[in-house]
Formats: sequence, structure tokens, C-alpha cells
Amino acid sequence: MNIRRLADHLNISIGTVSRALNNRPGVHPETLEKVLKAATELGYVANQSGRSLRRGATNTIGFVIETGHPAHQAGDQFFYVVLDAMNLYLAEQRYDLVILPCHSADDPVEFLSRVIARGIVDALVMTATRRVDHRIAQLAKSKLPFMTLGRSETPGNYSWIDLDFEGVARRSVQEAVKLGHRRIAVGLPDNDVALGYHYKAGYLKGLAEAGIPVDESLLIRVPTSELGGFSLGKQVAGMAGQPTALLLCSEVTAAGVYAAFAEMGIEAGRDISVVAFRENPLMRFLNPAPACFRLDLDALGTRLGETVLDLLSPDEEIGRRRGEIVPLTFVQGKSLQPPRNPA
Amino acid sequence: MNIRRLADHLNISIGTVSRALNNRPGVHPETLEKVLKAATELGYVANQSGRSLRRGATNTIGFVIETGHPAHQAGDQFFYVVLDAMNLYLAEQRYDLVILPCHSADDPVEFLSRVIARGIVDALVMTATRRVDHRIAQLAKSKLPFMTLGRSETPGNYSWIDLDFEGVARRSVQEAVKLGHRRIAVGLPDNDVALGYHYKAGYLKGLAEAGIPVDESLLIRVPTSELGGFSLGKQVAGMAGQPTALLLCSEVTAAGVYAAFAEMGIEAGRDISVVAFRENPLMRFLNPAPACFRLDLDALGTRLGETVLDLLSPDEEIGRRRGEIVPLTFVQGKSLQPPRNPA
DNA sequence: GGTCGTCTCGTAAACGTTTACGAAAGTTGC
DNA sequence: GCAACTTTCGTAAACGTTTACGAGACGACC
Repeated sequence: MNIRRLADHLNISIGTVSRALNNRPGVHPETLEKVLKAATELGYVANQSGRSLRRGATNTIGFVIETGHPAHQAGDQFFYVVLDAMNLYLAEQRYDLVILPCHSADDPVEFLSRVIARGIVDALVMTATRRVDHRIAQLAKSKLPFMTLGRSETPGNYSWIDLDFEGVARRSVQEAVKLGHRRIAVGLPDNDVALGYHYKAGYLKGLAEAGIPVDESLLIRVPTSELGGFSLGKQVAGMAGQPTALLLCSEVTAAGVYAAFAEMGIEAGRDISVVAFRENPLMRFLNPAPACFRLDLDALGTRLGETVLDLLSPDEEIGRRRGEIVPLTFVQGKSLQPPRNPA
Repeated sequence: MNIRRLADHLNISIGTVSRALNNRPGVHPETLEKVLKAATELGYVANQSGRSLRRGATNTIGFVIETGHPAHQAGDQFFYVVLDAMNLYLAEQRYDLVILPCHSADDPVEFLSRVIARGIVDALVMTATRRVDHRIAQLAKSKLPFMTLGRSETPGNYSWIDLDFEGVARRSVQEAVKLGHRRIAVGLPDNDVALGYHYKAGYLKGLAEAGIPVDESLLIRVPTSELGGFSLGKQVAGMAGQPTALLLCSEVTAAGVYAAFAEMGIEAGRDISVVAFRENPLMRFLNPAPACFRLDLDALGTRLGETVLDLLSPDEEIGRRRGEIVPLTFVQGKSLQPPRNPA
């Protein structure tokens, strides 16, 4: 069923049918209705290849993820919920969303050049942004509009949305200091993911505000995974001059930290306070409940959709590239208590 | 950069260029080399719209997921790893993989009809298969080849791969019975997802083999989520005539079950034995470690890739539709102990 | 030397859509 | 009643590719 068959069935020309289907002006209301009716009746949907070949646009947004990393930054429902809200918004604006998975054995840059050249999307949302990100340099050279979830230091003409890792880390320090903690450890990612740098910056800022000198041995780099959390917990609990508090730049590590603590007879909150990153369904069922930060995933998804479509706007002001930092709100938890022997 | 510019640059016709790029016979080795060299130099990649418009095929496989369900059957790294292996296989066969997310406010059938009609993929892999699945009936009517991850009872000309839910449930019962359990509860999904039926069937088969009568009150339906697990744990622990063992059709519920037990002063293994479904990174860090089943995610992903490409084979025998059940291997865990008061 | 076959390549049609352009019909204003 | 305009629609070109077809060059063979 193509547009010609539909036109023949209606005894009108394909030009008129196309105009009717695309809500172009200059088609009689009566014929408009006839066309739309016949289209739904015959189940006609425009062929995407033909359309995008002619228009040079696909009405599709690509969301690039990297699969295969067991230490991926968001192992839980994060993307399911965010993508859902984003997809909902895009659908309202008559855009489609496809997820483009770059597999672990593929070169991300090469993967992107295929995506770009084949022209299957009108714009891209990039995730797992690195501090120095070759993909950004490459996209900047191409003319394909894109945005990133997560800031990068690589320059380029793009918009970004980032969670307020710095603010969260700083607030975590503040909350701990308020209770009397002064020896505060922090778990950081062991790779170049941008969030690690921002989290560290917030941590340092918090310490500076409280007049606490930095102890480099308290900055611990582990994979962002359950297993990494286990290693982190072991290291922290086994340190000479045990810290009284531990901040986590990712909630994924929390379960591992708790397990390591349990093995060593340590209880979160009582012995070492813990502040996790994002509140998620699992957090509720860890004992004691970790202090953490709440993020509105729906709002984030919608903002992603809005931001990426803004890139495509012909309006200069709307289409302007911009950055946005999404705040999170602190959620109290039993894992954060005053230290047993306050300094 | 299109094929005409590339051809002009080489002073040959676009026909020859196309033949060279597609490894068609009848092109002089020397020109072949020249074309390939120029293509990489100028960064030429065939435009997907033009190609698939002409060929009627896109060389792309679609993987359909449903987003937004916090109770999705696989909230953890499951898809990341499976998709990675599948994508790797498809890439070797020069196919691309895109993930098509159907958002929660969209009608899955309508979503599919758009996907089908727009012709953006050559074949589909469907997930979250229902026992009665309207999407299957619809795909069967269309000519688009597809397969499902998970069996359905809806007939149609398609291949499927399913985890051995029945075998796992049966084995779980056997392991529990071997230790002396006779009052065995089971947590089942509260929706129409096909796996629930197979899990239940295996559970019933296991009971029958052991000569244990079925107690309907021990079949408990909860959402497949952490919160659902919490509810499940509460219900089981609070039952008059408390069961001595609890089987879980999904590992996602395990953390919630443990938390509910903890609140009620019950310990998994000691008071109520627990057998979870799939081993995942989180399982290691629950205490006591749940007995569960190991699944080779890489192999599953590769099989998905092989199976979906087989659908496209012109060879009658290779292209035959077939079903396949993936076995899982039992992993002992401290959560499974003899009952305190053996019957 | 003519016929045939092989190798290599150019030409042009086709895929399904959108849209610039012009034609036909109808409407308005004088 | 005619010019000018508006409304509505049909025609055909264009998007970038693949591929059927045929043409030209060349060698082999009788």
C-alpha cells in the first residue's frame, strides 16, 4: 500500500493525497476528510525511506547508548523511565525515538560516523559523556545536531543537560559535616566519565567550606558496579584511620558497600555513615536506608525531549545551544548519623 | 557527499561505483580498489533512505521494548548484556540494530503498525511477550518477519526463544523438596506475561512429582519489582501456616523479600528458604546469598541474532520458524536450607 | 574475417514520497 | 462581461540509491 494505490482508490492525484496527509494548506476540507478516512481504513502509513529521501529529514531522534559495560553508570530503571518520558514528549511533537546501541567491540567514533552518514536520524542524544569525548569533536564537524546527557569539556556547538553532581557532592559533605563528620571518604568512578570530575569538585568545595584539609587517600576509585561497591566498602572499612563517612557518586555501588560492611561487622550509619547518589527503588530495601538524593526522572526525560527538538528549531533564539543543570533534593536516611567519636 | 559526487570525483559512472561498493561482480579489480579508497578518503557512506527505498530492505533489525514499566521483567543489566552480544553478531553479518521503545501511553499495536508500515526494519525481535499477545496476531498479518523473546500462546508464523522458566521452577521445587520442604510458596507476576504461566506450570509439576497437594493460597501474585517483592515477603512471613520455602519467578523481587523478612525478624534460609530466578550482580551482595540460576547472557544474545537473521534467509530450511528453550543451571545459595521443623 | 563469448562499464529506470509550478474552475469587483 | 484574484488540484521533477539492460572493447576460435 503506497500513496499511489491510495490515490487511485480515491480517484485523485498523489499530490493532493500527500498534501492532505501532511496538513498542507490548499486542500478542500471535504477531500481532506476523504483522504484521512481512506488512509486509516486502508492502514496507509507513509514509507519512511521515501519520505526522508525526499525531505532530507527523518523525524526521528536517536538516543545513543553503550551496551555491554557491566559497570554502566545507570544499571537500574533509570533509562527506562527517562526514555519513557522523553519518548512521550517526542511523540506529542510527532517525532519518533530510536535507541542506537553501540556495542562494546565497536569504536564509538566509527559507530557515530555510520549513524551520521546514513542519515537515519535528525538529531542525537549522547549518553555516558566523557570529560574528553572524541565523539563530540566528531559530531561537531558533522552538521548533525546533537545534545549530551552529561557535560563534557570538549568544545562544540551543542546543548547539554547534566545532573547536579557537584551540588550533590557538596551537599553531602555539608550534611555530614553538620553531624560532626570530618574524615569523609568518597567513592569515584575509575574511568573518564565526566560525572566523576564534577562529583569530586563538589566534594572538594564542601571540604574547603568546612575548613577540612583534603586527604588524597580518602578519594577511592572503583568501577561503578555492585562489585566495585564491594571493593570500595572493603577498602574504606579496612583503612588505618577509618573514615566516619563515605559518599557515593553512584547508587549502584551501595549494595556492594553494604555487603562489604556486613562482612566486616560494620553497620552503615552506626559505624560509618553513607550518603548515596540517586534514590531508586532498591534504596528503600537496603538496611539501614541510605541517605540519598531524589531526581524527577519524568521531568528529566521531558526536558531531554524539549532540548533536543529545540536544536531543530529554525527560530534562532529557540535553537540556541544551552546547558542546563538538573538539581536533586536531599533525602534523609538512617545510614547518615553523627560519628561515634565526634572530632 | 553522495554517490554522484563520488563518481564524478573518480570520473566513472555511479553504476560502477555502486557495484564496487556493494561487492557486485563484474568490476575491474583496479577500479574496485580506487573506489573503495576514495570512499574511505572522502568519508562516503551510502545514504540509508535512498538505499532502502531502492532495495526495499534496510539491513536493520528492530528490538522492541516497552519502557516506563517500573515492574519490567528485567530491570537490571539483562538487556545491556544481551543486546551487546546480539549487536555484535549482527554487526558481523553487516546488519544494524536499533531499539524501538514503545512508551507507556502508546498502544503497542498501534506502535507496531507504524513500525511495520514505515518500513524502517527488516525484522523485529519482540520482548515482554504475553500469553495472549495481540501484537503477534498483528505481526502475523503483516509480512514483516519477527521473533519473540518469550513464548506466547498466540499462533503465528514466527520463531521464539524462551528461558526455561518451567524447568527452573520445577528444579527449584525439587531442590527444596530434597531438603525436606513440603510447604512451598511461589511469587508470580500479577500480569499476563507469559513467563508467569510457565513458571507456575513447572512449580505444579514439581509438586506433583513430589506428591505434594497444591495449596492455592501459596500462589501469590505481586508486581515484578522491588516493592512487589516487599509485599510478597510480608505476605509469606505473615501467613497462618507459614511456608518453609519461597520460590521467585524473578530476581528483581529478591531485595524486597529480604527487606520484608528483616522487618519481621525472619532470616532467609534459617526461617524461610528462598530460591530466586536469575543470578545477577546484585545477588552476590544480598545476605544470605540467594540460591538462583545462572544464565549465559552472551550466548542468549548471540542466539537471538542468529535466529532473527535466519528468518531472512532465502534458504527454506534455514528460514524455517522454530522455538528454542534456553536452559539455566542451578546455583547453590545460603538462602536454601533444610526447614527447621522438617515434616 | 566473421562469429561468439567474456569482461567492463555506462545509461536509465525504479523505489515512494514531497513540493514547485502551472492549469482549471470559481469568485469578486468594476 | 471582463480582468484579477483565490481556491483547488494535477503534473512532473527531485531526493540517493540499486540494478537490468545494452554497448563497446577485446580475445578466441573456426
